[in-house]
Amino acid sequence: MLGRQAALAKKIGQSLRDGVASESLREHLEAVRAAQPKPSSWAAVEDGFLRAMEVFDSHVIAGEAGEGERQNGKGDYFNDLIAALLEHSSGADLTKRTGVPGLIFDRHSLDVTYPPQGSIVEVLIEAKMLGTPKHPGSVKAKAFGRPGAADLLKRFKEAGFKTIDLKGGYGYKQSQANLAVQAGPSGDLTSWLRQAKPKSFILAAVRVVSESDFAAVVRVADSMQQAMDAVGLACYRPKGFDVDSLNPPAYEMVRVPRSVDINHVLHRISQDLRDAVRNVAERSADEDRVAGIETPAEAARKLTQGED
DNA sequence: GACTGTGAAAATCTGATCTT
DNA sequence: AAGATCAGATTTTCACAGTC
Repeated sequence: MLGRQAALAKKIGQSLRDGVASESLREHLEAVRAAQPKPSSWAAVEDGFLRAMEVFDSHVIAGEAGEGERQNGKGDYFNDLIAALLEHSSGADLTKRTGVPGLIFDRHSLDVTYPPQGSIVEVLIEAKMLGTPKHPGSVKAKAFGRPGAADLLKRFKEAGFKTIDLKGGYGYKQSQANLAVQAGPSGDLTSWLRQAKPKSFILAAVRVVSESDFAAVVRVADSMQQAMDAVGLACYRPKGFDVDSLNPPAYEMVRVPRSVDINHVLHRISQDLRDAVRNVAERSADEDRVAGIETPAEAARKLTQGED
């Protein structure tokens, strides 16, 4: 139902909704949604983000944030924050989608996507948060906590494979429907990726703990650009990488190269979203032709289900 | 049709083990 | 000794199927 879909988009995760430590994150989200004029750039919410994370992390350090809040609440918050900014700047209605078929795997779950329904996913955004201060539950962690770079590569690789599989899956459907071919990659993977739908982006907010940690984060993000349409970073750190800024946490942003700057990338995404809104309005013929076609992964799944 | 149990998947974090 | 890599833990959410 339509009402259900709309509710899905606005639904708030349990940890973020109820968690005691997540109160500052909730409040910031509400402020961003209520503000006039509507904030649509990272710069407009950057300070609120840093202050909210300081309060959240102070609860984490005090041992007052449960596993659920650390692992789900924080991620949901960043996800919702990004979605709010992009909805404000593009007017597109962004939702979560599940069961979207790729070429190899038959169902992917997509965080922030447009449009909410139909066979053609135009734009896909993966939002990730990384880095945690040391807290009572992590005895072995160093004083600065876990470096942001520690988990970046693994998670970017997962996101990268997902986008390639989705682009491959849509390319398959297009060629089967005899539409303008966006065939498989031949020769230059990056060139193919850039012209294949869905437009795919990674946005990550990373708590960095040292110059080398920061350098590693930028390097991985820069490499990842070859597999995505763009990668955006919001890096923040304890002020000056100073131990005195660890507890209570005092954070500041760290400037990243322009090519991976979240401000820059958000602007690009909102342009793509506006294009996509027009595409969806004008190209319903493509939608109809592709709608009945299954990728090999989808077909295989139906086959095995039937035999069960 | 609405409710409920179940299993898969995703989000992030943690600790151990290799490398340099 | 520090950094990089690998494997796994914990919690939450959602689709799906079965039941009233």
